[in-house]
Amino acid sequence: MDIKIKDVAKTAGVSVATVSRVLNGSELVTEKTRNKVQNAIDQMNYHPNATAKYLRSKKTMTIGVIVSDINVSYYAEIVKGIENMAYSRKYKVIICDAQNQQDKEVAYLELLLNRTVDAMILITHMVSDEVINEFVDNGYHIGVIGRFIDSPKVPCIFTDNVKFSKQVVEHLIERGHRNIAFLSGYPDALDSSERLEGYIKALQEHQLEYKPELIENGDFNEEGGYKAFKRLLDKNITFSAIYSANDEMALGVYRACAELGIQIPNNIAIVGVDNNRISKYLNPRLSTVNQPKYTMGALIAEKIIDQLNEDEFDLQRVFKIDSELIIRESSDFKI
Amino acid sequence: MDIKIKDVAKTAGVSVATVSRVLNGSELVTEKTRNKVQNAIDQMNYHPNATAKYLRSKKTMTIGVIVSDINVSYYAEIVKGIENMAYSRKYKVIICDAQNQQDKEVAYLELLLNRTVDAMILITHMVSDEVINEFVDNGYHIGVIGRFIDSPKVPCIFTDNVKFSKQVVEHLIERGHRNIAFLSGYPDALDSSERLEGYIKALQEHQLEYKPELIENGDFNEEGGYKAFKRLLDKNITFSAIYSANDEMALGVYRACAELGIQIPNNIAIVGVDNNRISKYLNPRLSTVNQPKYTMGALIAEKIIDQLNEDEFDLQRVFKIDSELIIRESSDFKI
DNA sequence: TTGAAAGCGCTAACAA
DNA sequence: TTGTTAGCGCTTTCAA
Repeated sequence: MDIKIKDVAKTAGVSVATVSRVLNGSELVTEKTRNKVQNAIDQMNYHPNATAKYLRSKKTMTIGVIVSDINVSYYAEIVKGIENMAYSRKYKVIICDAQNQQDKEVAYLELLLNRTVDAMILITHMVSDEVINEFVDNGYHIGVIGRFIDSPKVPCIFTDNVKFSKQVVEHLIERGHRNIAFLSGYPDALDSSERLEGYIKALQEHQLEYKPELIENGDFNEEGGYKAFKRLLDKNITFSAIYSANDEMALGVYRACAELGIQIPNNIAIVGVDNNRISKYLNPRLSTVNQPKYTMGALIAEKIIDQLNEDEFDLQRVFKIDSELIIRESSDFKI
Repeated sequence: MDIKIKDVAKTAGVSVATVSRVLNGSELVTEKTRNKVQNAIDQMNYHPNATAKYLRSKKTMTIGVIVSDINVSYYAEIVKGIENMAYSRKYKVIICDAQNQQDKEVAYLELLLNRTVDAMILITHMVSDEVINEFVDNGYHIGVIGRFIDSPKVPCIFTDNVKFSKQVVEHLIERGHRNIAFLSGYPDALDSSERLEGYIKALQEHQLEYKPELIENGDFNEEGGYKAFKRLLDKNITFSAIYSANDEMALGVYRACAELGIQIPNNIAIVGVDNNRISKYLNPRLSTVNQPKYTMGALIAEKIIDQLNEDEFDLQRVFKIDSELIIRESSDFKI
């Protein structure tokens, strides 16, 4: 296993430069030489040392991805998209699970500075726009999902939260609901504030009063949704529908309803966001908003790899992805 | 950003060796020199090039993890455990999503050969024991989860599938069930065959007939569970309980039952495996077997990192982890 | 078309 | 305690 390019060169009776050319598919090698070299490589079971290659070529063929929690389906699906595109382009993916801790997010950005990765993709919200811009201004490559960065060099992919949130709420209004609660996620996430914005807009356009007491934060997870729903009930206010900012929190509401004997959708309608794999297996099946997570991941990976290779003929860097409201039984009931 | 150790040395008025010593926390540097160097580092905003370090030190501080599908909670949770332990030991994790394709699994093993990773953790079943042994014999570091490799150098972590499967089936027998169906996963996965083995053993010990027609394969996912259950029904055979080899397939059964008006647990009892985050949010809450996935991930990462650093005073390499049957409403009903 | 040789940025053996 | 220097294994000019 300690055989190196020099050994191959010796066995093949050529120079290391020629072996290197064969390894990298250079045109300037005769068929005959190539065969000679290839035979030596095969016979000696030679594997080029990637680290040495990286040092010399100043590329690591590696992309880092910072997520809040890889065990959340939304992130996992995006990572799958990134990983697949990267694989097809010979890139590796380092996964950085920041666990919602800002210091871990910042620490992972260090991988950019010390050249462990060629680029970093952020699907998190803790690192500020300023920090991202500073990195980019210093020549580092960063791509983001779920936010917009006002810099000409940062590929951005995000969905129109306001638009689909309005659709969700309008769908509920159309089904006869007048008091619609909203379960929000991490307070500092753009996804939370924009979804709230869409919710409020829809109410306004339909001359419905916006009642802040109908808003609760559920931290984007099942337990948070469960508790947020209970807090809503404790307030003793009227509401007949819930717009949950993701499917996980909606599942928490399902549980609470099951325990309390509340019927979905007859007693309460509910709509989630993300179209998680499980959403259509719930009973009743959960209405939700489909986000093309895998595609978003693949797209951002493609853009950032293109950028690394300066295939800059394709100038588009900002992608607003359309989401689709999927109406299932959990909200398809006219009151 | 192109500042290197030489530049720092010049600014600090010392040699590169001294800077290197400061960077790596060597003892043999006076307080005064250290400060001088540290000031230069801070002032110049110097970040050591990791690639160069890796080449020279023959370590990449990176571990690869091959999973079947990162969007399956079981794998994601294990990866989280690995990632966290790795992070605390300054290691990075490269994620390899093999998508159940053998060629991709094999391709990822290449990362060991070309020294992109220091070690590889396998949570998949496609790579044969022989291949693993060959790698290990050649000095590469491999750890596995969910299987046992008969080699003194491979850390292995697995649960006692037979034991807990017997417990599951005995629990169902105790609740009065005599005809218990079994939903299996990937046919070539050890988890599938061993869980079947435990199922059969329990039947035998209780003098119940083993009926092969009660076995169906559901590929470890929701859709597979849904279809497998329907195939069981189509056979027009009697059964009052289902042991599903994981929670995802159980969710598929839940769906089918909802559509057909079959009551859980009154008409049919069901037990899953994995204790996925969602299992206790389902209605009824799903009985399942808890596997300490996060801990298993952290443990394998610890063992493999210890091995890389030859802290071989701790010789234990094989860990059979105990699983715990969690009885919830989906099976807690005496017929 | 091929080869010689410089050098990527760092660590560590050895010398002082 | 600090400095000098030889590589780590590869790619890539430049020359032949």
